[in-house]
Amino acid sequence: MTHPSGTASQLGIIACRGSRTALATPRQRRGSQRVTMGDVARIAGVSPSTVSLYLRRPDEVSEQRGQRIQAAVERLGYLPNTMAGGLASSRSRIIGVLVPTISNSFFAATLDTLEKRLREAGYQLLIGNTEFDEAREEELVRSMMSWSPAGLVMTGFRHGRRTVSMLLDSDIPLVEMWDYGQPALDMVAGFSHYATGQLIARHLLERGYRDTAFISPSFSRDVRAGERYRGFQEGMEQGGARVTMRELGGATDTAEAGALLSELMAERPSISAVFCANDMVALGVMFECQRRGWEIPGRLAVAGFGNLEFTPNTVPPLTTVEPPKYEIGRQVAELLLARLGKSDAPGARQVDLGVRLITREST
Amino acid sequence: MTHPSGTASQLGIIACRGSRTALATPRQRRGSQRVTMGDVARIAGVSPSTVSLYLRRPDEVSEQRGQRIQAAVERLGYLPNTMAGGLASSRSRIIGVLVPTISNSFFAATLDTLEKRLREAGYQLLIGNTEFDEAREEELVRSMMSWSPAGLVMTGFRHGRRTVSMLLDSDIPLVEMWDYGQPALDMVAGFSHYATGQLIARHLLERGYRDTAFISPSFSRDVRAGERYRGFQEGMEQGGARVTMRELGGATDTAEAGALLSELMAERPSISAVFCANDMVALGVMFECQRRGWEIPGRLAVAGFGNLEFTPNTVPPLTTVEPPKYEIGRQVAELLLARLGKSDAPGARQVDLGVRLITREST
DNA sequence: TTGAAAGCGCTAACAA
DNA sequence: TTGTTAGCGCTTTCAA
Repeated sequence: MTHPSGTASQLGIIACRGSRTALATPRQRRGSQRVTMGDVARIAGVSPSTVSLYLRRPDEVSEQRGQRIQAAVERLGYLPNTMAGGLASSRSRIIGVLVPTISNSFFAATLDTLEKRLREAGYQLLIGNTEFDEAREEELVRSMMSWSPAGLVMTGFRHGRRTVSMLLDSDIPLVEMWDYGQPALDMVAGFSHYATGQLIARHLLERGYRDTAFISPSFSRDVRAGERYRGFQEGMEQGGARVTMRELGGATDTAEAGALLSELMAERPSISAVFCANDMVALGVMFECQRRGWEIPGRLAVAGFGNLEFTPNTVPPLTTVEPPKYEIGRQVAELLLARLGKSDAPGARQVDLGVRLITREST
Repeated sequence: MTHPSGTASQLGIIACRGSRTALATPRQRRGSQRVTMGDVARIAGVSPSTVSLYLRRPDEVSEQRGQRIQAAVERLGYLPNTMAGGLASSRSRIIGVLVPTISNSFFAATLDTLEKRLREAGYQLLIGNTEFDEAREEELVRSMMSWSPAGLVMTGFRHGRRTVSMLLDSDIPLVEMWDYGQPALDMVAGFSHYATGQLIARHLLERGYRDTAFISPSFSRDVRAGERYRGFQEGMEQGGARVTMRELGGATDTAEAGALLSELMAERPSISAVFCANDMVALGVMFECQRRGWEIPGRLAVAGFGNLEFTPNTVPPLTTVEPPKYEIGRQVAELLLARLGKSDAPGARQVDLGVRLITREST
């Protein structure tokens, strides 16, 4: 579980309220039978199929009847039954989206713009957490497919064998996001984490750092951090430099990063730069430096990944890589809508959104 | 738009990749007609309704036929059509959830546990961003209701008039979350932001601070921050102390907070403590103090709200209030499931989850 | 442009 | 325990 309360090294805790009350229900059930299209038709004096047509393509219905239908809809507060419509037409306006965890700020940002763009186009998001678990992913794909979704969005390229075959068997448009450069099932919107690692390597080499470290959450939880490491490590090695790697154990990146840094520097004091797998880890490293009075970048240079909200304001401002977290959402929506709009759309489109290196004073 | 690129005061930017390739589609459409329950029945040599029964209540079907059905399901890769099922039974296993923005880390955390608990119980989440906009909220409620959801979850108590009447007209179980203490439509799981403000007021008064400030994102975007301010303000006033309030303009809390603090302290140097509407603002304030060489809490005490991942590790560790962000998700799920499970469940339940004051060295 | 009729794939009485 | 029979509320031919 990700609940942080256990980790807080609080000096004092005061509980405030915490009551449970069962009140009389303030909601009065204004008993309501569901209003159907037939009811609207009766009130408007037309046939149900005319109502259906009006609702879907208003301009194919005469203006006079259209107005009568509109009035009836409003008077009755008619809400179409989407499931009936979906069943009859055998398609739905649902897009299923799978992320490892919604609460990861990167994915949350992507979901934000994705939801926005797709809602504007009349689609709705069915969201599931895979929790980095292939079995859960398979189960989720299965239950999303049972909705006959208009499209599916998944994170990364790693899926179970059975999941892949379900995906291939259907012809539901699929976008794999947040990664790029490996064999994909259909469409892709993301960027190369390997190239990101290389980008930072090049930067640190240019600035003359030769003895470096990489601190990261566990690769088993964050596959993409592992890819960044690969890129970084190979890049540094090619430049004749050295990388010491350390994985964090727990869930809270910032807290543990400080401790790990101390350990690492005690073992190998010659390290002069650290690339952190994300900005939260970098923040923990910077706090540790502050506590020890180590100058950044004088004693130790620090670089991160994410360009989180606070990174331009750390002391000193943090060098980092900005991933296209919002653009990914937009691009996924674009790909999906293009495919859904016209069947003559080009086949699988794979979009590399790239990243930006933001050089600040910490390196 | 929330895209941060404009704000980054980067010294240098290097774009890395950014290509668009239209590859030949690697997915081969293994043309697939949808397998129906009738197909399964035929293969298993039973009637469709027996298959239906088996899928819903396996123990009411004889073991022999059960196995034949199971085998047929697996052989055909049968996936039930949820829309047909939902239409026939006139209920769905969908829960609609409305949050202001998914990318807010508090709501994202809640969504995380909410999704987890509800998925375990066989429900799926349809998620929508209201973007603090009543019209959008109404539109979303409308489209969620058209799915005949099993339940609805909304953030806070503020809804448009028409939204409220739609909600009251339906008898869909509803939970309003992340707030407590105001008139609710049905069930509630949250905590009092007013009480939270008072809690911090009491704490600062105890420590002897009398001239204080409150720095916050705009109340129009964050209604609940406004409630915390009310509680804080009234609490301090009753203790004979003073509060100067400042609202931030932009979207990035950390960045602007530093500038605002400088301004504020220039105007009124006697201020000795700041309560920040959230930990991100507090972080910005702490960075500013670090830059100016102001000691915390000697020159200025700082308190936050959120107990975000990094707050135990700031220098010095930050006093803050921990909201039950994960518990809210769990509790919302509990309320919904209790109501959905048995119709004899008690009426509207309103649960105050409370908060914890975590006293650290910054005050 | 409008309406009648036939399903979409399942669930839920009910009868066997 | 199993099968038969009607729908659920829409969309979609097809004819008028």
